[in-house]
Amino acid sequence: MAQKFRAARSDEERQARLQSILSAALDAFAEKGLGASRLEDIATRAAIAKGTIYLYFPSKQAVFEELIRTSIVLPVDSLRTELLAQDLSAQTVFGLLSHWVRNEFLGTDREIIARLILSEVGRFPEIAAFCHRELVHPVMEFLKQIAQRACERGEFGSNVLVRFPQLAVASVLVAITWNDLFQDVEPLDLGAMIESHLDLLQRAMRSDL
Amino acid sequence: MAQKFRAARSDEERQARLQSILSAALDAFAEKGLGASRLEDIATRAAIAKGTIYLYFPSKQAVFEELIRTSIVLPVDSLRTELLAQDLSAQTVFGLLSHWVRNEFLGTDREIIARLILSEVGRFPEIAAFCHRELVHPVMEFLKQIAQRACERGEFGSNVLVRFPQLAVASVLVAITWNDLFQDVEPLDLGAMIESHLDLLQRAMRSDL
Amino acid sequence: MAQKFRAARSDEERQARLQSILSAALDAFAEKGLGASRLEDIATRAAIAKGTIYLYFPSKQAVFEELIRTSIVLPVDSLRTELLAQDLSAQTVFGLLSHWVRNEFLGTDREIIARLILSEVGRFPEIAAFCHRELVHPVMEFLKQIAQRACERGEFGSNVLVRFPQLAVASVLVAITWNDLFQDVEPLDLGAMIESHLDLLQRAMRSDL
Amino acid sequence: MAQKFRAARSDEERQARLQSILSAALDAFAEKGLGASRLEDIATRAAIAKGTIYLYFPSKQAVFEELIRTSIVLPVDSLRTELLAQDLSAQTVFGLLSHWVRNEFLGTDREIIARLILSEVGRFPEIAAFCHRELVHPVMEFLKQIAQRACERGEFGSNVLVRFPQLAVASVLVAITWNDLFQDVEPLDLGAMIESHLDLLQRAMRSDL
DNA sequence: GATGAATGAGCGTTCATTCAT
DNA sequence: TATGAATGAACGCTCATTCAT
Repeated sequence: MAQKFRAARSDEERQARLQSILSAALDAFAEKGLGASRLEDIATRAAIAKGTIYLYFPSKQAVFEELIRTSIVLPVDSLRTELLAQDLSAQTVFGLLSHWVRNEFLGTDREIIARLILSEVGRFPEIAAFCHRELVHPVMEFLKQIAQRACERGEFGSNVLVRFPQLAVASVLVAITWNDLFQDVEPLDLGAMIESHLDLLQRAMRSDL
Repeated sequence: MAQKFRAARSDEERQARLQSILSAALDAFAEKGLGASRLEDIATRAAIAKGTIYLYFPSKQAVFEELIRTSIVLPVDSLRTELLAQDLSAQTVFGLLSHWVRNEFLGTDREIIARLILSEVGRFPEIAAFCHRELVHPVMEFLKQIAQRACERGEFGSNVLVRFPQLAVASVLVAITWNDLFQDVEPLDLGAMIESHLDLLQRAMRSDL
Repeated sequence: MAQKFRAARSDEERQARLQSILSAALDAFAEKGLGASRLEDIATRAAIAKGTIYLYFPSKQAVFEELIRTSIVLPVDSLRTELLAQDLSAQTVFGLLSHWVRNEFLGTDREIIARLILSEVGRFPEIAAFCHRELVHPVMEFLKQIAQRACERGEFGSNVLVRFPQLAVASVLVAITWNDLFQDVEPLDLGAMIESHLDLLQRAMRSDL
Repeated sequence: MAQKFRAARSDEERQARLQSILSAALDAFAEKGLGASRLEDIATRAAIAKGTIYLYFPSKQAVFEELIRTSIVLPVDSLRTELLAQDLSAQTVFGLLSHWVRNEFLGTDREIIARLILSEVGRFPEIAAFCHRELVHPVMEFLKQIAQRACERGEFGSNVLVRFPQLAVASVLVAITWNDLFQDVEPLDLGAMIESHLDLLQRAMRSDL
């Protein structure tokens, strides 16, 4: 009985603690970047001991990986599934994407994580592979499908976005990078920039009709 | 005469060694990044002693800055000046830019350095400021001018690129990042992607006419 | 109980290790001086790792400061407080001081630390300020009081020692310095020298009566 | 001929250059201490190249040693010889010494060198031996002779200063040290202190008569 | 499971000294 | 003789990871 109860409590607690570590890590990474964040910072923010982190994650890197999964992969999966299910026009999808990026991405933890991926993952090929498999590839496939459908329906007059769905999110990359490097010295309305880019792309796709 | 000769050779040698340090540093940075490259790596690659680097550069950061200057800022300045002088159509300019990026940037040291700027400069605010002042701002101003002229001539029907010249190079950012993170697992024809993007942008600009 | 016991042992151990670091540092400083002692020397002598020192002290300088505090400031404070409380004659106080210097100072760790203060503190202004505030100024004020009382009682016929209490310890400085620089080549009975000096001063003070 | 002329010029020049190195070294040491002065500073101040110093001195330490010789040993020798030759009373000698210390020592390069001896020589036993042999021992012998003569003449009633001539200069040590460590935080009239100390000593010596 | 004390490899920079010219 | 470029050992401090309790 005692055992059982303990196990039960343990399980709940384990999840709670895992979340608190991830949340603390996000705070720390957001403030200082991956390399400059000390495990002790994370532990302190999570109100646990440094060694305890190693009971939940095998390394600092693994914490980052899990953060990517919970903060980006899962929500993006949800959004993608939701949008796919509805058979919407490319225009509508782009509008919803633009809205999501501006409201649920820019200025949130997700943007921070995305920035960390862009800047730190180059030296961790396994994490790069993970991001590709779980995030980038699915998103690109999704965008391809949207573009493909739009071509078939006559909504798009070009298949460029089928070949290079990356272009649909190019301005998001620019926004993330600008925010990190130059926002202080030359602030830009990044939301407007992204929206303008998506408009341009759509106008170009229609101009071939 | 002896003096003169000595001075001359000294100067040549100094330049040669300076170049060999820059080249060694580029190799090291390309392999491990800016933060993770040890001065000793650079020295070893250049076949000199660690302290010798400090006869040529005041700090590791300064080495990187010089690398940026000689590999990117100067050539980009040249290109920009050359293009500005000729009063070309936006279409021609974009074509030349696309050509330059595909032939003089992708796959060269310049791409590596650009990648380093994108990924590591976030933690070195002075270098970020330097890049903005010497590289990004001038390039954006140049692109604005090109777009502005095109608007005035009736070549462009929208001033979006005047407001957000960043969009003109968004696909280059995508290419740099893709090359670093995902080219191994999913190779893309990045040159074609960039060219397609510039085509799309121009088609969109003309569609407003 | 277990908690309590653990805490108690932990505390003991912490104190023991702290002492062993201080002791190792004293050995190292005595042998090579403050600036020339490497943290690694101290760690090796204390049979711990270099990083461990930083669990007990924030810097090498802080180790030295703590050495000064525990070895000199505290015992000198005690002596001073004790002597002040008893309203003794200047003659008695000088006798007790002379005794303390010869038995509790010369030839002990305290002398070594005093020598370090004299020779190395010039390049560490914060430590100099600390020594003045915690050690030198209080001692000078104490000596002033003793001399002042002696004047008021008619024991001293001059107030020179009220103006320059430093003179009362001048011979101790000489002793410390001689011990460090010349004791090998020309040994002196430094205790006798100090005692003689104090006798001379007292005789001079009385000669004005 | 050319050889001879060169040799002649060389000799003069050699002396001049040697002096300019010593002078530059003094400036540097005065400003930063022995350890913190870079050979390059000294070379720059002397308007020569770093390596040239090694044509005149085998090491930085040797420069310091020579500085001691020319700045302190020689002038002190002169003073000593001069005073000895005149068969003066102890009172007169002490008066002249006090005058010399206050006017030719405190606040001059000599004080700086003396401070360097006190603080840095502890770790250079050969320099310590040199200082003892060439400076301290002769001065102590001189003071002994003065005190001995005074005893024999009935000027002094005690032979303490014969046994411990060091006491005669104890206040100078105090002054040098105070100047270096505490003059900023608690300025003292060090000249007056030294004069007071010599007065006290003489009064004490006479009180035994 | 949780702790946190201990570890020790890692690194940018300085500078006395050497030596080829 | 004079130069000054080159050397390379030296050092305080950090922090991811381990492990005894």
